[in-house]
Amino acid sequence: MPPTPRPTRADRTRAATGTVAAPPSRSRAVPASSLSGTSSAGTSSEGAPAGTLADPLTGTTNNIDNNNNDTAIPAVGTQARPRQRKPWTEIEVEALLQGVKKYGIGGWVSILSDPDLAFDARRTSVDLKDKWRVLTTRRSRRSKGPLIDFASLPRAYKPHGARARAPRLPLTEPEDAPAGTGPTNSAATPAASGSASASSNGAGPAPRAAPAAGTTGQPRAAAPAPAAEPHAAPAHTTAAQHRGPVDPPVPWPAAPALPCGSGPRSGSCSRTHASRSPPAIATAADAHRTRPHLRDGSDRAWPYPSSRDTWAVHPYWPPPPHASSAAAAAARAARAYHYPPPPPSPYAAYPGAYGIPPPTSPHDGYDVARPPRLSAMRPPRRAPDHHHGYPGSPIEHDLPHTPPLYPFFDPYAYSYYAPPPPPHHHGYPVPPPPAGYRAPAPVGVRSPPESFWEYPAYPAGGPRMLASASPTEWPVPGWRGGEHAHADRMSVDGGRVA
DNA sequence: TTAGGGCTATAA
DNA sequence: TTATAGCCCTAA
Repeated sequence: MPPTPRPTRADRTRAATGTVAAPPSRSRAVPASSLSGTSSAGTSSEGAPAGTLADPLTGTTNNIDNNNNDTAIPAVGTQARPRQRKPWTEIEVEALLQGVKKYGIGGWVSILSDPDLAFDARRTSVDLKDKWRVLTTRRSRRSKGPLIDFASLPRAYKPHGARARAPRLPLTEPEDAPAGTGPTNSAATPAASGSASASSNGAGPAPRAAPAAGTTGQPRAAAPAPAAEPHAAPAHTTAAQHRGPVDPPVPWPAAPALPCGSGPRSGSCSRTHASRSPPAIATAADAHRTRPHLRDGSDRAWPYPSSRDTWAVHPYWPPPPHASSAAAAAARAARAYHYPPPPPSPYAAYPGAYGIPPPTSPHDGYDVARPPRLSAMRPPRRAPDHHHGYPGSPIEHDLPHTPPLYPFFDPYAYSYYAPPPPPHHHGYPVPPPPAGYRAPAPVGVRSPPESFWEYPAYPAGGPRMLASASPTEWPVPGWRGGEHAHADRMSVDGGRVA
């Protein structure tokens, strides 16, 4: 005896509605009669005449825009009725991406209520969530779009979220942000909320305004915003609506310590940080420095490189000293203690690895006497990158075009902004004594040196760096390749190594 | 209101 | 036949 089959959804619907069985084919092809103006979103109580269960409907393979194929069927019942499957259009997907950029992951109601974002009238916040899940977690062979880098996008800020299954990252400016900071201020006052009861204008009770006729395939016209007091918060709004846009969005994790391809796990660039609790990133400057990296360099990861990332790939690093201090620097260099050149950092090895010619001189070609201005280091702006109709980096379009103070080469060929270098002198941090050096026995009581200049001198002759030493094995952590990365090796006392 | 598991129509 | 996208359901 075969096991009792699990009741299908059609069975459940049948039991709930008491209607006759739907035809086997397209049994769920029932026009979603909720449309613009019936039930609240997400309740799946879109009523439809009982007789419409057998509505054959069309093929529904038209994924261009089906806004018009569902003629308004009056809702007469309250039976649970499955909606017609409505493929997501690229316009809707892009609107979803823009919404996530604006409100963060999880702000589905806010995204849906944003009049600037075009969604089908039948979309609910759950639909947005589901689609986002598809975009970020499921990879379809048929999918035309890339898999979105989930970790690179911000979380919605919900100070009183009903539930937080995933860690939420407090964004830069919560709901008390000024109204003018967002990309679009109109989002601060959603024209309609997710529930029909909250709709107070006479446009219609639908969560979203119905698409204008004849605009097939085009984003719906923005809902008419109130002319007066565009920034005034509505009297009856939800917390999500008060949330407003977030500017700028802040990525989740900090960049890893080592780039892909280097380190013990060379070759694998596993991204484990996506599952970790994100660090508290609060400022736009941090966003600059915590640019996520591409997973494997393919087109399946987001964000794609944007235009302003390319400015980081410039030959001028570290920043040139002030010309006025050149003389003083020369004087200091004359009496400076010459340390061996710092070992090249993993980052320094990447210019060649990514097809960028490695620097050929210690100064990378920049003229100390005439240092370029920082603005000259930036390449001109260009249009954002697009891929398969999707916008470029979903988080970088709105970032300010202000370069960070310390441009640093990106190990991932895109932007990774290192924090400001530690205090140093002539590019050298205060290093540990070279191997083999034995500090002189303390004489009497002496405080430890507080500055570089107070360190005791090496013995006569000093330890010398072996010419055969591999730079990668020089145990000087934390040194980054800079203008001295390719300098001639110098002994600790300034003499050249034979 | 959201997150996540589950179901199923549908395309490959 | 299989894998996926869209939708449903439910807990929190």
